[in-house]
Amino acid sequence: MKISQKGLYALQAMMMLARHYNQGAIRIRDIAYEEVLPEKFLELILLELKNARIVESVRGAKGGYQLRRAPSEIHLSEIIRLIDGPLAPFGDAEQLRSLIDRDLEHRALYKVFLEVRNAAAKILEHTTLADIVGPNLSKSGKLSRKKKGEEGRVLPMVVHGNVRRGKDE
Amino acid sequence: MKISQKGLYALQAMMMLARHYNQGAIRIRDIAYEEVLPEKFLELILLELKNARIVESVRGAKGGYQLRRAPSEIHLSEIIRLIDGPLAPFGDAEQLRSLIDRDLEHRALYKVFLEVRNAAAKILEHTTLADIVGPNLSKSGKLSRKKKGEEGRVLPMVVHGNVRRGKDE
DNA sequence: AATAAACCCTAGTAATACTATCGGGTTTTA
DNA sequence: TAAAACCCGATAGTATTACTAGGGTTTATT
Repeated sequence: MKISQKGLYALQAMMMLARHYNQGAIRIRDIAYEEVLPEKFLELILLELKNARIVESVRGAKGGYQLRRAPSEIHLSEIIRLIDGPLAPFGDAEQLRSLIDRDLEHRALYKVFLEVRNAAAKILEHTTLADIVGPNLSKSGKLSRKKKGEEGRVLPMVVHGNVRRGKDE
Repeated sequence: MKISQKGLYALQAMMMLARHYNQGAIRIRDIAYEEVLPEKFLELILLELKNARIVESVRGAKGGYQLRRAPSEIHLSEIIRLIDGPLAPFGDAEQLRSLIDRDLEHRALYKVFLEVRNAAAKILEHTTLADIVGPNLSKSGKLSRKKKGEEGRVLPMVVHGNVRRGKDE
């Protein structure tokens, strides 16, 4: 499995929505600004997450997006599979199992692939949004919508460009 | 990490070379025929493996390719990193560690990515070619080079086409 | 020494995927 | 009814993937 830029954006957006769970809908623009993601691209991603019924939208003025389920009920695997496909390093689990059965010459190789996918699945199917965002600080007053020129942004210099191919893995 | 078709070809070719370890060089054409891989593309791959000093070539008539080390000394991780890059699902280990240090907002997410990469590395760095090919049947007589019209080929109908996006993982 | 078998190596290319952007449409709130 | 927001199809530039072509170099054999 390979997580694309789009996949990372989706996960970041979902983390933000998780942080604001039960605090009403958040506008695409605010998510994009806070998480430093391209707004129109994010729109596309949220639409996809909506069609998958992971988030829901509120239309019209004062609208925005919010999670459909509690953060503890949304696994990272779900988001990644939706955006970037199977967790297996090659094909998908079903295909690998089939190859293990049918391709005698290479079955040991495909078994290794399946092991790798199982290891990834074990982690990603057991980790939820609640596990990776700080405790939801709902209830504590004025935390819902940031004013226009608020502070925020401490470390936006993430990679962003194509940084592929480090020397290590 | 995502294993491309090219990566799979590389692994298949290496498995064949491992099966024939210590039996002299094998021609590109024979590997391509036996493993059912596009010959010219395979040539490119073997060249890359040669430049990485994993295999070596014998030039001229009667030439071919062979492993530079025993199959038990060649880890799958080495081949995969060469052809398809880092094992991490996003970026590489070093980059992830850096992000975990610097991007406070998303560090927990990057930690999960690093966990996934570590799980994959654990498997692929401990599995060698020797582990995935049957015992080398060297010594037993006439096994070196198959004659032109020999049998072979039992189950070549591997996927080959773009089969991306199974419903599972 | 000539010939043919092999590897060596640089390009090029078609198809696809990735990473967005644009622009207008629809729905809802105030 | 006007502005705010999401809805959604189309488009575009770039990168990657998966190959193919073709000539150059080396070596074994005759």
